[in-house]
Amino acid sequence: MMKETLGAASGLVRLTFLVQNLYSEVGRGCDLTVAQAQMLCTLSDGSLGMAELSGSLGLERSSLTGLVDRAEQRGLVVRETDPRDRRAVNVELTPAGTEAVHRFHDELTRRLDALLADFPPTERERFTRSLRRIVADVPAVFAD
Amino acid sequence: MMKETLGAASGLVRLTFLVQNLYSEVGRGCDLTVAQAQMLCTLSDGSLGMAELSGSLGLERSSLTGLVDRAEQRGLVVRETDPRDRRAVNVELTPAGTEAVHRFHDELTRRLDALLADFPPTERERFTRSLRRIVADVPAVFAD
DNA sequence: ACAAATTACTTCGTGCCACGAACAATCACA
DNA sequence: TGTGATTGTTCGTGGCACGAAGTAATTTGT
Repeated sequence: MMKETLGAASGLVRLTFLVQNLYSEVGRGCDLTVAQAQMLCTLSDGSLGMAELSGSLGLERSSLTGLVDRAEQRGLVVRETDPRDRRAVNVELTPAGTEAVHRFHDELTRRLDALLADFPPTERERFTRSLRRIVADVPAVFAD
Repeated sequence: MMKETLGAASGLVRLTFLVQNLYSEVGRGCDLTVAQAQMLCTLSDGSLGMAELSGSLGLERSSLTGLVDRAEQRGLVVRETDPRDRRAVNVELTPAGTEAVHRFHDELTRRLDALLADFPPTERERFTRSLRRIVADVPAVFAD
């Protein structure tokens, strides 16, 4: 009896597993956890308040507090209070954080592109276009 | 100035983010954590020893112990000692575990297939084929 | 046959991550 | 000037993952 062909759903799950592993492996190389890397990527477009940031990352605010605490202790980000609204806090990359996120981004991009390296240009282009279509309305967690 | 087109790497990251969220959302609906769901899916092909299981999931053995402990306490799996090798432990789904993983699998498949629902058949087929090609040598974490 | 190496799994300590409930400070506005 | 919403934090709980060290059973080498 022939082996069943892998369906779309299974393929998506395996791809996710694969990318997730890459993500955490590259993160480890930059001394970043997955959550930290995601946060830094989100911040690389510019500083954000805690509420915006938790929205982008899909986390509760209470979860974010500790994440920012640890990143701040490692010197990757700083909190700055907004003079306009003294409740609000802006989280911003430090130079070290910027450097880390660049290293992370470059290496990850390299490794991800390598996944498609064997594709003929037409197939790669088509695949990328389909990807874009699927994720059209997913918020950016990754600097583009 | 025109907005840059999303590259393949960014698309992969966003897709992963999206699928990961679906995964944990569906898991929550079945009262399963992501790690638990992954373990149960891996076991749905048949019982495995701790070593095999930690290999499939990409976890250290010491991490797996607790994962199995918690799943066992929830009645999802059982440990059975192998009479041939009294060091070895086989982890096996209980009926409740089997039921949970089926519900999870069905719902997740439904939600993932929905991502491609708008694709014309040709594009969907091509996309799936490309997926298969990328993940060809990734171990199954998901029953097929 | 028996000591040494190996294998299978667990325990322990550490740290990170995420949630929800409860709270303090500030702002908006009526 | 209050009242209600918003911003962010604290606290308690639980889960996840790692590595080092430990226990028990099997295998290997002589």
